[in-house]
Amino acid sequence: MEASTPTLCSGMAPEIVAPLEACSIRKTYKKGESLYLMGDEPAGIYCLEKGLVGLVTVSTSGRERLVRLFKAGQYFGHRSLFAGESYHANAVALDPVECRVFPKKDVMELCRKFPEFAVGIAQKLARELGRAEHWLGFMTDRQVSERVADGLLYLKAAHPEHNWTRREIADFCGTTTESVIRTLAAFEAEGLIRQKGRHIDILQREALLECASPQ
Amino acid sequence: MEASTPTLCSGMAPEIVAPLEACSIRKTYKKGESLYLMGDEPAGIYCLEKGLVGLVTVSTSGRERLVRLFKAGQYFGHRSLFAGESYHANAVALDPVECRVFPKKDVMELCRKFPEFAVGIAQKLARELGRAEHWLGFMTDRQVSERVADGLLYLKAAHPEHNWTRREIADFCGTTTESVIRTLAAFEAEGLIRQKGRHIDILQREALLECASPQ
DNA sequence: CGAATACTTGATCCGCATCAAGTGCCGTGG
DNA sequence: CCACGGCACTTGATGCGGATCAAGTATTCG
Repeated sequence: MEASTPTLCSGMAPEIVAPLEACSIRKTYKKGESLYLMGDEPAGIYCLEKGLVGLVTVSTSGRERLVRLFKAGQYFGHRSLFAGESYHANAVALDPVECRVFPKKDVMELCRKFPEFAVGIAQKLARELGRAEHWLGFMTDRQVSERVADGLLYLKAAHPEHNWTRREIADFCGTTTESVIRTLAAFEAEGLIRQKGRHIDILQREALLECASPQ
Repeated sequence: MEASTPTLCSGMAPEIVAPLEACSIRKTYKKGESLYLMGDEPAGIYCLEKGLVGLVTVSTSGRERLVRLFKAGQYFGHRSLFAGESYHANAVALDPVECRVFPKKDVMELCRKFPEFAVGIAQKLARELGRAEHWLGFMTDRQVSERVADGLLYLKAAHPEHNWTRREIADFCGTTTESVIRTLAAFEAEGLIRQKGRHIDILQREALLECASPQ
């Protein structure tokens, strides 16, 4: 369903990539650390080499929402850079992270020289916007159990290597850990999934999809 | 708060704009008509000359959600075009509409020739994504009354010329007409707004903002 | 002017957030 | 190595926000 996500320099000739790579800065973060915080000014584009990063919004009431996810081979921080805005969410390492930061001016230079690069960024933003607006409707239309079914399928499919905590699933689906636990317990009772500790196996994909959007 | 929105060809030299204008197609739509439907293949970019267009998602349960709005001077249809996807929402004329459609191939040609055009599209997508993700958190975190306060302020500020129906406000805020009516009645009782029929006046902007996000 | 649509008010009910009170699990440092 | 603190997980009880249904009035538009 989801198309392959391009890395920052996919499809670029080596003589273009090399100088850009040279001026990038390597960074590592421990699990739980923040790469940047809401309100910070964008420094450049982050290119993930290893680990998992979650974009988290925090409401005034303190509730956290997982709005976007990035894994190795994907880049982020591009939204604020291109919007000309400060970051609208925190970037948090959900697993230990290794990444490169490409400075803003070099990215913009790349755009000027290679229009297809700018078009690539636009494509990524466009797909992310589509997903966000889809969930925007989903959030208020559908029951918690439907959102959890859909969210679980998405999270497991897009990032199977990560052991998703109840808390993360709740933040992603716009609900609470308690509700996720009760919902997962119900799914298990129906034989749709199997959970032992932090490990969740999907046994009946079709049936879960049916839970996500019953007719 | 919202920066000025660029039209399709803002900042472009006349010799560039002229041929593009020439190959665009003028169209008009009556209030309530659809410009395109979810699932349709994108034909090009729509540039609004007059009226108001709403992007509406429809869930399987039949509920409608107003996810984005466009008025004269703004363009739309760019998301699907750049994502390389079919439309993910219906475009509906909320008021009588006059617009031009710029064919896909001409838009893409423009991107190749003028990188700053592609960057402009990326900027618009980036800002729309920011707004969408902000509301994504808002939807499940905040009470209906808070969403209505915030939504009303946004709708009136961004599109003051339009007389917003209770239904449209509900679709925008992710709730029902009944709840909007009750909320607006409460606001009026507190002297925050005045409503006579379809006309709503904001009397105390600051107090309404306070309703939208109490500490 | 008539039909469709928007608006309004009241009654009902239930999904799920919230609070409380635990039990495990894991890593860290004494 | 074990104790301990913190966090993830779990289960139960409670309350209420707001969706839903119903029924009627007011507007708007063709």
